[in-house]
Amino acid sequence: MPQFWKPGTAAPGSSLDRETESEGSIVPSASAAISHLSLEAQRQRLPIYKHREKLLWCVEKYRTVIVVGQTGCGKSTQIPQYLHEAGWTNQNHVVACTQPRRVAATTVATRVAEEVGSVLGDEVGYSIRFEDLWSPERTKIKYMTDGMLFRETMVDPLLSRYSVIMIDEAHERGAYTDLLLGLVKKIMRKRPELRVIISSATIEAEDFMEYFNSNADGSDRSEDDAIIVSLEGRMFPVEVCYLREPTADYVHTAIDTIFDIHLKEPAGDVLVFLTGREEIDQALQNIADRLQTLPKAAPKMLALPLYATLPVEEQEIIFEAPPRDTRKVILATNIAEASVTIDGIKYVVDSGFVKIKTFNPRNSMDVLTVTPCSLASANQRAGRAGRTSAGKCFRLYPPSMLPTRNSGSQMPITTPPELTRSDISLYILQLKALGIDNLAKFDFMSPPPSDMMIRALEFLYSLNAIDDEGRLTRPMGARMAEVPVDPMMAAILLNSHEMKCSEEMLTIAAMTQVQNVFVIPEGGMKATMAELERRKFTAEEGDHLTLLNVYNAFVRLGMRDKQWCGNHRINHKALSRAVSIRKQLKKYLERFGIKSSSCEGDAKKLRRCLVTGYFKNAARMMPDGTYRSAREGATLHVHPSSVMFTRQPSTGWVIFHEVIETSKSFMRDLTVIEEEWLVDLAPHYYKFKGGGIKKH
DNA sequence: GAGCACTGC
Repeated sequence: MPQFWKPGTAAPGSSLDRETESEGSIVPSASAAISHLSLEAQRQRLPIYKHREKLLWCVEKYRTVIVVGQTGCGKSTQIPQYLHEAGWTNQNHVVACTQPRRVAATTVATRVAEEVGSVLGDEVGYSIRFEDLWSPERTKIKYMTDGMLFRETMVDPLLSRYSVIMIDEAHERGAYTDLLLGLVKKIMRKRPELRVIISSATIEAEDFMEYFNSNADGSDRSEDDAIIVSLEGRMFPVEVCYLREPTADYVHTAIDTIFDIHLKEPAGDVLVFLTGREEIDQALQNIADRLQTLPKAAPKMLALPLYATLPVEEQEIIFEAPPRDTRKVILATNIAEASVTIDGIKYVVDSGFVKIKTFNPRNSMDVLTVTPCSLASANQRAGRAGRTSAGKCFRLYPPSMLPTRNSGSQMPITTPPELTRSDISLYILQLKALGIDNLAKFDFMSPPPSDMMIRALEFLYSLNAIDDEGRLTRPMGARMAEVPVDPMMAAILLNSHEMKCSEEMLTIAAMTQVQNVFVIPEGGMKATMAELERRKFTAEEGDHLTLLNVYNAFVRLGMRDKQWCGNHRINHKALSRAVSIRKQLKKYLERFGIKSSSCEGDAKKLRRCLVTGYFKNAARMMPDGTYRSAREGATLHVHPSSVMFTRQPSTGWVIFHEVIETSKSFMRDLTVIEEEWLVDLAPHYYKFKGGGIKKH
């Protein structure tokens, strides 16, 4: 059985790890006990209420207020209301509050509308992609995804409608959060009256403080612009234990720990953080085997998986109460760290690892690797044990793994921001559309590495989105920045008019934006059946045309018939989303004055049109069945989810949407093309040389 | 021959 270090008996390590124990003082959970009170009384009972005056004073005096407080302390719901009550919404001004996720924006808005006593969409509204529920005349508090507010700057560069902008969950450092931070800081120079509130977790607060108190060139601002306000947490204490010795197999140790908790600790549900679906399924299997060996009288356990690709119905099972006298054990990916909150968790088992995607600009490949999670993550995970009562967190590593300020450790203090580890071409294009041509001067909180910047610019140039001086081309580049899809697909859509296939391409573009078109169950007979269903839609030409077939069949037969979707293993939710996306994209094309056209079943037009955007992603099949990229000569493999996994391209050549490197480099979403098309449609990128094509 | 962490416009 794993040996854990009991903290408090001896100092386990650096001063940093003390933060893990200061999750908050003992303040009873607000929601459970006081639901019989009026909404107003409930608001005044919230721990944050006693900070109301202080908060308002700070917003009055400082231009940036960094608010630190536990998730659930009422920051997101209360602060915009305080500002509204204090008059920040006078003179037609609006208080904006951004969220990194759609569900958060809508649920918080719904709650606040209720507290304000307004119909949702009236005084309190929200704006997320495909859903606008607010009134230009009456809405005073507007919740929105950070991506939506970023987009708004394309129409209103100074965001002049807003008196206060609150950026919630800023510590997560999503791409659009970072872009907004940079823009908002820029806007503040032109609008001294604008107030910005950043909501952050403890560890990251200083970084925001530093950022807002300095100029882009590194010099300090003349006055103190930013202040940190700490709100009292209402979390219960979480006791953190560490492994005495590192483990070579954290899945195995996690299972040992689960059984230790199950047999020795008082009642309470367990949340286990692992890194992926495969690991979770394997662990579930092992747990089931081990439960068989327990004596009949042993307490009962119900182990459940939780990851994003799990069908929604199966995800919802975790919220149900388990049978009597049964301990619920949830094995989750990082989805349970911020996106999904489960109440009643008393024990957290933290593997200390996370699967993270990073972009390699040298070969344009995304790499998905298991790495140690950050201390910030570890703290967030531990906090999940203290939401409804005091809890315990078992970290499957020794305290010596924790980072210290001076020594380099495997574990970073914070997770690298998304902008520093992604393909940034889309974001660069959008910044250019905002008139930010000199990206070196843009005040990124964490500037993307220069090789990523260079690659993105080269790529945008090859798509004819920017000219050789780095300026946005018109109308092409400007339109590409506006369409809400990645630059390659944007180029394809805009070229589809000329290639006479815009109707079909709208569908293909929409379908490539949704994940999990097919519901493929885990292994065995069911998976084989699902595979057979998918073959009914398979197009010889590859995945893009297969997606087109699926969409057309769905619109004809499945849209109002969930049974049909079930029978064909098609994800109804995903397809419905594709219908929305297609509608939205069509509106853009109409606005650009692009007339609709159809290729009338001529698949060659479609495949050629795809080459106009995907030309960079071309590969040739080798005799051994693997592929070589035209660009770098890298060895690539067909992802098993592709229809090309079981067939060979008649021409020997394919283009693909993306490569992701896991155990191998896998191409996803493939279409068979002719080699000549590359030179024909992307002459600036390829030319004939000797027997075959070469990249310029 | 065999597989994707999580968001967002």
